[in-house]
Amino acid sequence: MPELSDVEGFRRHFARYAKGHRIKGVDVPDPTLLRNARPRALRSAIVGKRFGEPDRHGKWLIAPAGRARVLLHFGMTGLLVWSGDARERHRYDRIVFELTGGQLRYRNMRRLGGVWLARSEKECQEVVGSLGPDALGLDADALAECIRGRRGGIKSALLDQRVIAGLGNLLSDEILWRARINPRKPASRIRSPALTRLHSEMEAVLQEANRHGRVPGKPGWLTGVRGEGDARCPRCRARLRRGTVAGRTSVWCPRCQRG
DNA sequence: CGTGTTGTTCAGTT
DNA sequence: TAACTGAACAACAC
Repeated sequence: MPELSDVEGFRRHFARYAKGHRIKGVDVPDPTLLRNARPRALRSAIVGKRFGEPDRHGKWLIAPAGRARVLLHFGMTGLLVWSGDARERHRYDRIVFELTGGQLRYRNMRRLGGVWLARSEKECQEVVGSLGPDALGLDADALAECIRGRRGGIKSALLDQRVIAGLGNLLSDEILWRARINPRKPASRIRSPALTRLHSEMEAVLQEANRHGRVPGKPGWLTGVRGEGDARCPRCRARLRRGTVAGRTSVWCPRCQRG
């Protein structure tokens, strides 16, 4: 599930429920998901501190606690759940932050992703420093700069977190479909008119998805039909195509996305 | 019992 | 070197 808009939803959830609360303890039912520290080290770094205003970069959620930061990545199946009381733990609750007023639970079925501890800005950069600029708010010139000199297709550039941070498989397909750009089109051959469309549709898709706090599957969107067997283009009704692009299952319209 | 899956990383290749 | 591809990771649903 988690792409930029999903993580933005988690960020708002965090800001609403966990921010400002004191950390009383951390329960770590699955220590392997705590990727760069032992539970004891995490506790000694953050217990007694209050969570501050959370930040997001790409698909990473960054939660300050005192001078340390907790970095969360959600893989394919992660999510953040607030529980006002200490009710029974869910099977996939991997790391549970016990706060004044409730529990914040990092839940993740497939155990891709995880939680990292950064005790300083430097340690934070060691984890998220290789990311490109966040896709949200990227201006047209910056986008052009990001994809300049790429040798492969545009979709592979959009998915590469070192190029642009935050877009996943669904958002990338959605943006390319709306901009009428074929996912296999070489990134280096995208110029003025298509580049302008790419930028404005990226902005529009991200704004709308962020309002929902997730990637919406709604009418008029590719996401609304991409799960169907013989889906048709919501715009022109042509039969959608499905294939592997940049190593991922991609859906596009052979009529709308010729160029 | 295969196949597919919203993400990242690593080894190997171009 | 830069950047691409495919396998691996993991745990399910269908």
